[in-house]
Amino acid sequence: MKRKLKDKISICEVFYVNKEKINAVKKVMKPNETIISLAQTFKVLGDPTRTKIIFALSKEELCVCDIAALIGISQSATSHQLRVLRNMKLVKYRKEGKIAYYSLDDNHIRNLFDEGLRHVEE
Amino acid sequence: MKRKLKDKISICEVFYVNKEKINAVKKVMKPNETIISLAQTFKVLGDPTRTKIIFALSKEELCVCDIAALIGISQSATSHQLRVLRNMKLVKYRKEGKIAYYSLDDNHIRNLFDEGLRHVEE
DNA sequence: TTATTATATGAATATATGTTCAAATATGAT
DNA sequence: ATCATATTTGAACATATATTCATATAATAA
Repeated sequence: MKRKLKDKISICEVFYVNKEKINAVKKVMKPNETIISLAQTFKVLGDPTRTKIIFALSKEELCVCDIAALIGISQSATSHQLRVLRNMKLVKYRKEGKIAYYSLDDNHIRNLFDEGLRHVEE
Repeated sequence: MKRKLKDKISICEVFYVNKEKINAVKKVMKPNETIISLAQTFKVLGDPTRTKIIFALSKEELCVCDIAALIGISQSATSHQLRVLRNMKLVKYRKEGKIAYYSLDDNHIRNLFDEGLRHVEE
């Protein structure tokens, strides 16, 4: 063993934990709330139905029924998912009579989405 | 009613579906497999534990036990999540004796991650 | 060989989540 | 007022998923 024992500590009952590396990363680790928010944002984009909705809204402002017809799910399911997206501030809507027109609330989302597409489409 | 009835059709038993808009979006809609892959990628990033792992690995190559110690979860849970990330080709590893050193497999992920952070941190 | 260590894996459990169904609002037309 | 339509909402159900625990590999040391 070449390394000094000081560099290794025992947590989780396993040796060979490199303390320096861990501290280096800990120093730049984002605060927990940031991580939670980030994970939530990704999670919301991580359902095919919502992914389709976001994609559609990135092209056109659409009403609930248009979205439902477009992606082929019930109007109720659409509304439920739109609420999730609304709560995360990813979409907004304006009302015109009975009809609610939804659109993207944030341009970051478009970028995030495009970056994701680039990853998937290579 | 000013618009011609032709533009409105009845799907899901609701009127006021705008056929033109739907067709316009349908034309540019990504194929289902693309949507599924995209959603899967986002979903994998959408769990706080995995988010932390990805963040850590974006800074340092780390072994399983380092990761576990760093984010404060069990080695088993870490290993399970690393498998998820491995399956999605988001991380790779090299073995040095008993130790498995993990790192990011793909730079797109770093960009995706940074774009997400920008959205969250404003 | 046996012992130790780092990681992986399978089963079980508890929790989260997406859809459906039914019913409730909300708005406009008759 | 009543009727029709667009959307929302709550409850129920079924499925997915993250963690834990116990055990199994894999690699090295003694």
